Amino acid sequence: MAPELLGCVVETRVEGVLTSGVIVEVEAYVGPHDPASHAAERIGRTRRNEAMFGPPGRAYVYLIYGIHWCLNVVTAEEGYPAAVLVRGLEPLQGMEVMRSRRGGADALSRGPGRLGQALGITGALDGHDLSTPPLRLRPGWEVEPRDIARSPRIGIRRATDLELRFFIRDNPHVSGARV
DNA sequence: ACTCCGATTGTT
DNA sequence: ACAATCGGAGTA
Repeated sequence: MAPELLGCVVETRVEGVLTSGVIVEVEAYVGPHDPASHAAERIGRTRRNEAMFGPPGRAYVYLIYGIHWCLNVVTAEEGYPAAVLVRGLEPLQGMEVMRSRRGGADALSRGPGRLGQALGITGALDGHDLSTPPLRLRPGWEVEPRDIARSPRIGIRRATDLELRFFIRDNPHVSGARV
């Protein structure tokens, strides 16, 4: 479910401005038995992780460290909490706006916090149906399986052994270590 | 009410 | 190495 999102396009239209990018890095958070998930068994169903329990094809957007909005795609059937965190995008459209939103920084959409900022994503989009504006997910590149690399997830403290991070080899918009 | 802490990023 | 910054979750 996670690697299939590589190559898909995320598109936003915020305040009338269109931005989009191709997904090049993701992480899966799967089910109540995934201790690193926001919907882990010990936490249960709460207001924050509600979208993770909803139908697939919606957004789960959360605020981390009081600063960064991060985008997930809900992937499992209703009632079973699973989502894929989008960690890296190759910019496609609206790069001027993205740069401006990023304060002129070089890295427009490498890393979950940066791409959230570049695309103007906020908590207002939590639970949003990804087949409709202003936040959409649509097909993009065909990605060959041999171009996909796998590694442990980044920045978590639990279940650090599970290899649930997937990314496109040699793509410069992948965050962290490119194994 | 009060504590601890995080699926991050930018600066020192 | 550390600060920024705030809401979620646990405890009471």
